[in-house]
Amino acid sequence: MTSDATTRRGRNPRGHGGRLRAEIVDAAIRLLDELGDDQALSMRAVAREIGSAATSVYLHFADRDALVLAALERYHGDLVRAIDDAEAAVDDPVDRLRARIRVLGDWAYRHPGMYKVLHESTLNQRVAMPFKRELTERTAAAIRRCMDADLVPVDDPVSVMLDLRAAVHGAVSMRLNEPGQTWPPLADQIERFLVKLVGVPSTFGNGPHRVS
Amino acid sequence: MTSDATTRRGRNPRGHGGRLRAEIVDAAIRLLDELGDDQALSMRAVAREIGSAATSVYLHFADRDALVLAALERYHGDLVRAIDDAEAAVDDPVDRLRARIRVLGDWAYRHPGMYKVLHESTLNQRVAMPFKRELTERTAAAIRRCMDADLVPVDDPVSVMLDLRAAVHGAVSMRLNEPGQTWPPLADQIERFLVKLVGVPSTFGNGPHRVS
DNA sequence: TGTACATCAGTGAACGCGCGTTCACTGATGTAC
DNA sequence: TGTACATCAGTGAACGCGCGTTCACTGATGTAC
Repeated sequence: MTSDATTRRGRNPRGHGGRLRAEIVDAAIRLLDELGDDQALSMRAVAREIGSAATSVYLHFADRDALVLAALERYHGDLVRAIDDAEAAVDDPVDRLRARIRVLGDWAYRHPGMYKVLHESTLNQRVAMPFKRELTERTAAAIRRCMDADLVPVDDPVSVMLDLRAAVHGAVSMRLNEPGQTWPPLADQIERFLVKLVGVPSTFGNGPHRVS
Repeated sequence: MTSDATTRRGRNPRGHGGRLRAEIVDAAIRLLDELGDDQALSMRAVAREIGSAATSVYLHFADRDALVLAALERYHGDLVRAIDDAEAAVDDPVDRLRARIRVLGDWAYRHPGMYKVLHESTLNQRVAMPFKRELTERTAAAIRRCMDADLVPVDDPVSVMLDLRAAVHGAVSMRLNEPGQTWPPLADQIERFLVKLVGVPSTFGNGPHRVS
């Protein structure tokens, strides 16, 4: 449905069985992104998507949860890399923090289903996803650098990160879950959060407080 | 499993067929609260829960979506009433706003599955839930009253409401979805949001800005 | 007062479906001797 | 160089299950005459 499942697959050469694994994960990500719900993904649908036998999926993943987890881990890794790249493209610590948050919002909009599965699926309650911490830790570090450079009021970076993360996640989540509503631009809302929750200097010139 | 489904149900007296309907909605709410996912609810499980034939559910609801929608509407109505009651118990406009937000957080914690279904289920993308607006409108009104009383900087109440709602929803959503993580107290986070996003005077005496 | 009929509240059996998962298998390619 | 065997990559049929939904039905109670 989503891809060219018509092409018959040949067997991969010896020593390259992993290629099928990568294809399975790709297909799972595509399907999950459409479904927005890990429970709605079926092993058979994944196999259909890549034109293989359903049993082949079990060559690489013990069960459905294992497949979904692998898909989430890859998606998260890609996201972290995209955010790091965006951050690396600018110099000022505040700009770097802003770039991080913006790319996070952009990605969520581009992959709404995967964002939902990553953060809102009931799989979160069944299995731990330690890889997720990478993102929050780096965001806390970005906030800390702003504080170290006296560009932002000094506070506990983790606490500020949690507030910012909650606000941004909420703004994104509401938009993804109720796309029928009319929402103000996400970028503006993010900017307000940066100003009000982190204390970033307002670009509109009326920031609530400036560092001592 | 959750309730006394052992008791055999007799037929309701003539003119009271609606009693079964209410029981069905109750059961759906209980199950949805455990599942946290509308797609995981089955008509047969609901019937089992109340000890009736699966077909009886169709006497009152055309299909599963209709049942879930009815459950959400009742849950939302109860929530709105609880919030309004809490608000009515205090006088100061800021206290009233704070009471609203706190009760919202408490409810979400007490009914995590239903909160998730209401705000994060893919049903949101299939059908509109106009009843949801009641809550946001009343919160915007509560914010407006704070502004009118000069207790909070004057701004667009709807915009401030959307920021506050996003932040609080995000804080709640993260906690519900990753209950394994350790989170700082929600009440503290809500208080920070009220101070920083709405401009409520800080109870810790270092609010970022006071009204002119 | 009796009785035929309508209505209400609900049931049981059955339909066809897609699913997760297991099992025994195929057939190409490499390796030991 | 030939050949028996191991390994790798993958398949097809089948299992049993729970599901949404439909259908024809039951049996108590009210109502028209």
